[in-house]
Amino acid sequence: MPKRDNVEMTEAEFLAAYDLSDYPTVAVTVDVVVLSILDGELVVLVVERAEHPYLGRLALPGGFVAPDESLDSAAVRELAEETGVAAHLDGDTDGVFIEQLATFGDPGRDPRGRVISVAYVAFVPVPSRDLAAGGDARAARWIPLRDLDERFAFDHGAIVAAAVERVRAKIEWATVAGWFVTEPFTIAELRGVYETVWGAEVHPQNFARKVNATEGFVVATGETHQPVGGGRPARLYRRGPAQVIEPPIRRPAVTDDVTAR
Amino acid sequence: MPKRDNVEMTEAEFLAAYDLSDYPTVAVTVDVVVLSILDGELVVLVVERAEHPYLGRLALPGGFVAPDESLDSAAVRELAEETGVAAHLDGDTDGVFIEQLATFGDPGRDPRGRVISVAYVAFVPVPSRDLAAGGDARAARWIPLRDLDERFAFDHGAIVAAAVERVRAKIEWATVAGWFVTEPFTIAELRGVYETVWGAEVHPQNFARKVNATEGFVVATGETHQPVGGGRPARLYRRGPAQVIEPPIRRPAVTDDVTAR
DNA sequence: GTAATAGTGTCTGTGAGACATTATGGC
DNA sequence: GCCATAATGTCTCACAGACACTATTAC
Repeated sequence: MPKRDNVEMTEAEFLAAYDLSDYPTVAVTVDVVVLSILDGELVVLVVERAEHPYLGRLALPGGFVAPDESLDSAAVRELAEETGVAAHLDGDTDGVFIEQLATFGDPGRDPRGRVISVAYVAFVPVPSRDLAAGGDARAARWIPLRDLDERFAFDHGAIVAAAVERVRAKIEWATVAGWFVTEPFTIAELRGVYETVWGAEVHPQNFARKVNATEGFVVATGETHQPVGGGRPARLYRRGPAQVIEPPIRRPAVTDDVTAR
Repeated sequence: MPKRDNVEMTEAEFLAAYDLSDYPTVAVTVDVVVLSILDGELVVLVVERAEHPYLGRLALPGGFVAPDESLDSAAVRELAEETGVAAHLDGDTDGVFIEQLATFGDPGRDPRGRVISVAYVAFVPVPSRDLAAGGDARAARWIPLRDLDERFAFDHGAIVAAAVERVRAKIEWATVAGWFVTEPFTIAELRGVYETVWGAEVHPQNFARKVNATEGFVVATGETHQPVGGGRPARLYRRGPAQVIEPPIRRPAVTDDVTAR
């Protein structure tokens, strides 16, 4: 414990004499909710636990924070280990999107003892099925959010629910929906992200007008893409530099459950 | 470390043999950004550090998380110790408002070693000056957000900045502005919260119309309050049950610095 | 009476919802 | 030709911004 008379020392002397391990310490993990869209459904990347506790149950990719790395770095590292995708923080134009979600630390959330989890949420483009193969040895796979049920280990079900609410709210005012699609993309594909995340239909013409009116949301490539089965060619776009949608795209009132399509 | 062959045990056997302390652990603190409004300015509750490190610098009230308490409980406890105010979580009709903000865990943010901080933000009513006297022995006081400068210990300046952005954004779509005023209050007082938090003028008539049109934002008491120096008596209100303002009250575009009035 | 503040009524402009129409391809 | 999809144009309605006007008090 710090001595009561530490005021009489210099700061250097204090630090030399200080032992932080006298304080209660806990294990800290970083868990990442990797969200994507596959076949018109919002999916989350999960691993099947190969060890106790919760052997055989689903869990979020994650792990303990190394002594010398920041929380953000740990999240990026875990994401890379599980998906093989290089991430950059908070809206870099490369890689994928990842940001801190919330911290979960109820005593008893982990039967092994006091472990608090700093949760992150990541948005990655429609996965080619072999994306998970780029990860580590654990069997990572995508599962749809509608059949989560009670199959999660720890409190990971609550963490996923918080991530879903985050993405549903955030695409209203931020341009992050672009991280769910591969470049180049059509306006219809981008609209599909909103429809899947919200579980509601979005008016096609009004959506296109809004996206094009938002400076820097998307940038036209000049190329077009031919819809399968005929139809007028659709213009192709890339993600633009804008971070904020002003005014926002309001989400229609939904009566869905939080895990519904 | 967990044994590689732990699959062969039962879960109970595994847990009995398990020692979490084999994993790297860190110290975890909870720091609370207590915001209020005093004399038309947004103020934050700070304590002056009486110990190394950062002796004499300003810091947020906070402390280590006890082994058996949740993060939320720790934040409520710290708030009560510093302000004497009993808090309830996330929009209870009693006490004050407090919610988790974000977690700060860069290595090197604390010279004593690896310490991560789970930050909370609380909104409390206009403090009577003796509020801090209800706190513990440390000299807690309110300081205006416009002269924060470099006087904060650790990374607490960044934590405060995040809290300010949280409140500026949150009063747009949530009814939390009511937690900054004492009941009963007038619409003009509630409008003053928005003006102070945003650092921008809000149109009085349009604001009153919007608040009254939002079911459950405020509830009229039937009483009135006489403005000093004359004027029509203002109706008095209490906080209503609604949590969300739908559609939101949009914040006017501001060019201010994040710490400006 | 005047000044000050609160509350009511109304016009207007922006922007989203809805839908008709045109454009461009496969078949 | 028909069908499917994308893009364009336009009408309407909700709602916020602005402002005129009325109401109630202190002085």
